[in-house]
Amino acid sequence: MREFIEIFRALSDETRLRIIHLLVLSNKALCVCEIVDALEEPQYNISRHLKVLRNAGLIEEVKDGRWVYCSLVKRSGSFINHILRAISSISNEILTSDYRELKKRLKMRVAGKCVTGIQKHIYQ
Amino acid sequence: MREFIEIFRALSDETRLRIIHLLVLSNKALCVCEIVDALEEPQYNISRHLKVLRNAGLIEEVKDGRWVYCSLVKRSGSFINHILRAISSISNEILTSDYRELKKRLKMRVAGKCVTGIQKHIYQ
DNA sequence: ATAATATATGCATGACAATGCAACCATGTA
DNA sequence: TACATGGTTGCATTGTCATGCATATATTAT
Repeated sequence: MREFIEIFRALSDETRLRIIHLLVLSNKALCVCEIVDALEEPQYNISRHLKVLRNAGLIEEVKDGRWVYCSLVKRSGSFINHILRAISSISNEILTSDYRELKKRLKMRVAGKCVTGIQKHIYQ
Repeated sequence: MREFIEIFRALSDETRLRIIHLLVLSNKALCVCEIVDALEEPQYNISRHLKVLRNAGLIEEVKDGRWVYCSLVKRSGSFINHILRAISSISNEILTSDYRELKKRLKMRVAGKCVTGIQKHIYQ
């Protein structure tokens, strides 16, 4: 049962819910610095929250040079699928704004890849 | 967003997840003492966890004399519905056993109503 | 090799939450 | 009225978690 509790616990935090929501809506792997710029939270904070989400089995990370890309786990069971559907049904101002910021940031990609670090240097 | 976070937080506790699971599977209003007997947890603990679930907007309670019946909220939005579907998809030994105990306990009802308090007096 | 950059982490701190115990409130009954 | 019973709550304790700061690791560029 621990496995399910860990998932609920991971999602019971605003920053982590915002991260997962970005991953659900964008439906692609996101670079850590892109998440930092979208959420405008300190880099070390995002990094730690990503670790919690990974330990809960919600996301997986792939390293590409200096960059780390995060995405929702593939082949998740029906439990996680229902949870993700629940999250995508949320209508909320902050979440909408996050996604808007992300889309701006994604325009900086070159050949589908992130080529720069954090742009909002306050959060570096 | 607080509303959704509160729901995830409420469910990130084993006892509360067990309670909600009982309500989902039994699909009926349960008396506090029936939940205590099914879960074999101290009564004051169940009482407090029910309060958390109520504050999160997951359950509602109806008083009937000395007895208090808890049930899932009616007319919940699509977020909660997805969450409940996720919970009902969980396959777990403890949850299965809880439900088995509950069914035993429900046989003590008279005319569909709980007519006795806690039977497992260790948890009173 | 050295510097720059993307990301991760150790430590200290403050906030909060789960639990046990005891006492309490509320309702029904003798 | 007194008592029994179903349920709630205040208090103290203990543990966990999110955060900030500083620093560390890892990879690329000069």
